[in-house]
Amino acid sequence: MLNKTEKIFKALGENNRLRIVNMLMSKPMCVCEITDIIGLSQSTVSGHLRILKEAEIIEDAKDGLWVEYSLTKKDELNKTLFELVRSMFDKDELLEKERRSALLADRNILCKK
Amino acid sequence: MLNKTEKIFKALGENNRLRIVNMLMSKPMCVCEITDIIGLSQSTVSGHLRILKEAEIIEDAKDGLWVEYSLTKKDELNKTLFELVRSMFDKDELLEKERRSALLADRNILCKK
DNA sequence: TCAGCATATCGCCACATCCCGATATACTAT
DNA sequence: ATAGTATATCGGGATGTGGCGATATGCTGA
Repeated sequence: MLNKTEKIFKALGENNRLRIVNMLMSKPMCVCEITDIIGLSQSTVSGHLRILKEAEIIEDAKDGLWVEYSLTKKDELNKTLFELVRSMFDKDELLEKERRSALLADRNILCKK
Repeated sequence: MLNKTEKIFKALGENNRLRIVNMLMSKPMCVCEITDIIGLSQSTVSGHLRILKEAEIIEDAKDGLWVEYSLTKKDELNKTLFELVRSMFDKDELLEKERRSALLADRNILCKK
């Protein structure tokens, strides 16, 4: 479908959303963890997540008060897409750093406030 | 690179540009052929081609007065990308029809005016 | 050199997108 | 129920994007 395809590429055609996808390659994350690493407001991050979710690039699951987002890996298309994106991300310093930060992020520390 | 990746996805995140890429899957085409099939103004089509070219998704070559655009298939990344896009396009009626129209397009008839 | 054609660029308008802070919602634990 | 916390949504401002017609550019053939 044309519109579905457009939605997917549009969702990926934005730097901060690409950064989010990149982080989620490390592990599923909740909004507060992503917000902490990416340095945008919580509402902005929430908006980006909504767009990625509507493109079925990511999916969410409840974990108590937290909402945990992860890459949608159900269909083959997405797997291929993620491999492609991952190869495009290779060797980028910022993205590599943020993948590492994502791995270390701990919602129990970050989100208690 | 983040910005290169963003540029590619941004270029593909627009319906009319996806339609152009789809047509170019049939064969290389000049601007007048694309304009005829897509039904947008010549200046608009030219603008879309510029964006796709800057993302290195397509490349151009002179053919007399005509400028012929084709998919850039030099690197592996693009090949994978086109296979993916092609699979997303499968079974879409409009796109299928436009691929057929593209095959039939003849610049010697269309562009003589 | 000049006319004519294909394409590119420009200026403008309407609308979309991204950002934020403020506020609403939804859930949890007391 | 109530307070508190994580996330979602809303309103608004700045910037970006896609559309067009008009015009510029660049090539070709007479």
